[in-house]
Amino acid sequence: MAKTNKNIDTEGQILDAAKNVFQKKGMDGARMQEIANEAGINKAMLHYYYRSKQLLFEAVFSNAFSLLAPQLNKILNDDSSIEDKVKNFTHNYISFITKHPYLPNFIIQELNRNPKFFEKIQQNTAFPTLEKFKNQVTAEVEKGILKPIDGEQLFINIISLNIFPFIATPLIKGFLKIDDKGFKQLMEQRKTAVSEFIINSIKK
Amino acid sequence: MAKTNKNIDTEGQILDAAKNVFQKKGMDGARMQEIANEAGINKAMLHYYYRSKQLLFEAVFSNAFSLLAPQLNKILNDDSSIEDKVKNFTHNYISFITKHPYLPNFIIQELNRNPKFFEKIQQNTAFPTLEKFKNQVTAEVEKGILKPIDGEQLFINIISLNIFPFIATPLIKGFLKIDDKGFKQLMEQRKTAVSEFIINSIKK
DNA sequence: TTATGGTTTAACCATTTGGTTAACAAAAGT
DNA sequence: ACTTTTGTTAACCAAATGGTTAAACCATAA
Repeated sequence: MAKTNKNIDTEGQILDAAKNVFQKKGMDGARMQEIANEAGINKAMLHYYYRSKQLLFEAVFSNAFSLLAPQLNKILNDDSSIEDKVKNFTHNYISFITKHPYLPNFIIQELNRNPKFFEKIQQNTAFPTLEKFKNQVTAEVEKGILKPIDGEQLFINIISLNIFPFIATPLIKGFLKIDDKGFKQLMEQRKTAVSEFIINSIKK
Repeated sequence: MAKTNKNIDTEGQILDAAKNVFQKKGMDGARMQEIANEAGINKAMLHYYYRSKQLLFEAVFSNAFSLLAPQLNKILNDDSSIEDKVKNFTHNYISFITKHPYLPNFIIQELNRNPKFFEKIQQNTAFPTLEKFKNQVTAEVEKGILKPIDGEQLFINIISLNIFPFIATPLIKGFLKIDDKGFKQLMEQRKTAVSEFIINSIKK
């Protein structure tokens, strides 16, 4: 950062515009010209600041990923009980994604396109691990707080229930015959419906 | 079909090749030349049989969708109890997708790219509706078989738990630090783990 | 004031890409 | 046999696209 000349924050404007375009259209569907238009600047600036489409994309991607990672940390590395974690995570995550609706699909899509991205990310960002969560589930099962369940499966279940509707939004809208407003209401309900559903299943 | 000339089934070969390429790379990432190579024929043939990339893509898409729709019918329009439906669907769906791993991501991704596709599909394919399932849930709740739960939310939960891991495969592999083999094992476990998880939550 | 160096732009370039064409080959029809 | 129709190919084309360049711009330090 700390640019010297007339520019105030062109680099940031570019990143913002790139975020919008890449998240909507993906790496392959995005056009450098469209990003430039969205940022209101000359296309050459994109290359001046980010060298190539690939590098600009990676900047956007790790930026997006580092937004999402802390969300997962709340369920993986927090000291409350599993029940509280589930309640908090579900509530927080759905609120969070409602503000960033393109994020989960963007990340998952581009991770599918190039699974090696994951390794790149693991090195750069502080990356949450599953160990603590698994141990905690085992412990709470042994204590008789939870019914017997595998920690890994429970983790997958929790993120499936929370993330999937935001990835499959058009599918859900289609099946349920609802519009944007109806979808938002449904997700609002899910803040409690999902955590109840999970707790019902695992609590003894 | 029933082509008259020397060709045996070029049209089918093209569709197969297109399926592979489109499902791996998406509409934007796919190249007509790559499809032609995969099919082992001249690129002009793609246009001879399907006119344009868009039309070829739509052929692949509705083909894929009509594979997936009957799977959903098993949970939406079947006469068994909700409990049996959940058990059967979970088991069948995971088996089915293990054989077609790219399918769910392909459909969801392209539906996100162009939500209007959904309307097109609804006209062409026999399209499962949610009404029966919702009524059945309401009925079983009233009878005291199930704990109170909204039918729409339950439906979303069921498909989330079943579909999500196959869409977010690289993410899950990364978090759980497992390879292909480990992932398959985990999905095999899910055939029972998921239905138990759901039944535990909803059965009175 | 003027030299300096980062910033910005319009024009340009090479390559890729979806799509077309014209000629040719193989059947099918007569 | 030969004509017509259908299938197949190589060569070609125009548009789009990521990227480059050289000149202009402009804030600031000397």
